[in-house]
Amino acid sequence: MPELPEVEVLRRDLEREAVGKTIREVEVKLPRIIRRHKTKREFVDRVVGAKITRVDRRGKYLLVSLNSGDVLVMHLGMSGRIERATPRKALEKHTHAIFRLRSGADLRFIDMRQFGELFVTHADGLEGVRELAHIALDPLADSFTWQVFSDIVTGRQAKLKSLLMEQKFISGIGNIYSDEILWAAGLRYDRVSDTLTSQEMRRLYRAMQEVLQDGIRHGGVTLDDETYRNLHGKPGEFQQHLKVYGREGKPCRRCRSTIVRHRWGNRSTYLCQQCQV
DNA sequence: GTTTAACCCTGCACGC
DNA sequence: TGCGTGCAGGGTTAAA
Repeated sequence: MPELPEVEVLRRDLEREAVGKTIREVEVKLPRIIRRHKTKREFVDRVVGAKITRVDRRGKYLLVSLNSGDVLVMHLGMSGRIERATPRKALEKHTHAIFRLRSGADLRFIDMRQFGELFVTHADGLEGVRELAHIALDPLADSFTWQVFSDIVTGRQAKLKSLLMEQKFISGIGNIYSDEILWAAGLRYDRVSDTLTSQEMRRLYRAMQEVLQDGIRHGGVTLDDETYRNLHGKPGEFQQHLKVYGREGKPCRRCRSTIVRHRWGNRSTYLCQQCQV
């Protein structure tokens, strides 16, 4: 499931491959994927003929700016990905939208579970989009300082995992990375935020930055049952470096005790009960 | 204010 | 073999 690092890897790929290119034609094969628009035409007409000027990321959203003043917003949901392909290449199953570039290449939006979506909005209206407006600072942004982090953590009485995953607090962290960050910080998912010592808070802040950067460096996580790939179809490698996520029954890489899985909310949470306190 | 559960969806694992 | 069921999860929303 694409979280900040996976989306960031894709953003960098798109920046290299798509900026400066003009969209010649768009084919929407599954209208559900543009469910925010009333008709296919409304979506297609705003995109066709536009040149891609830049690619940004806000949380898990990709923002593809067009020279028309519009922004093509992409969210990958749980199983979405974007692939660059030659038009001759056969369409993969679950290909829901195809952007044909004037340069000859295709950008294909593929999403098995259909939780992802695409929509176009004017750049000025971006803040009016509910899902984007509430997204907090990016944890890797320079402005996301230790002080900002500490203020939010101490100002709340929430369990750490839900804080980390709350997009209006920190953007871009999902189930996998929150478990990895908490393990790296040596903290349990159900610790209440305002009980942290300043030393623990520093560890959490540092762990968050390091784990996310590591994830990007290794091209993100591609699990066996998942479909995440970079723009060129290459899987990530960070799954080989995961310390707790998906490692139920295996020894903790720090203290050798057994990693356990807890059911928390609707999600699986993995932790080492020995070294996370 | 915070937590929980349901919802959207498909593929897969499992039990009968 | 084939069917039904449960699970996985991001983000939103409603209810507790």
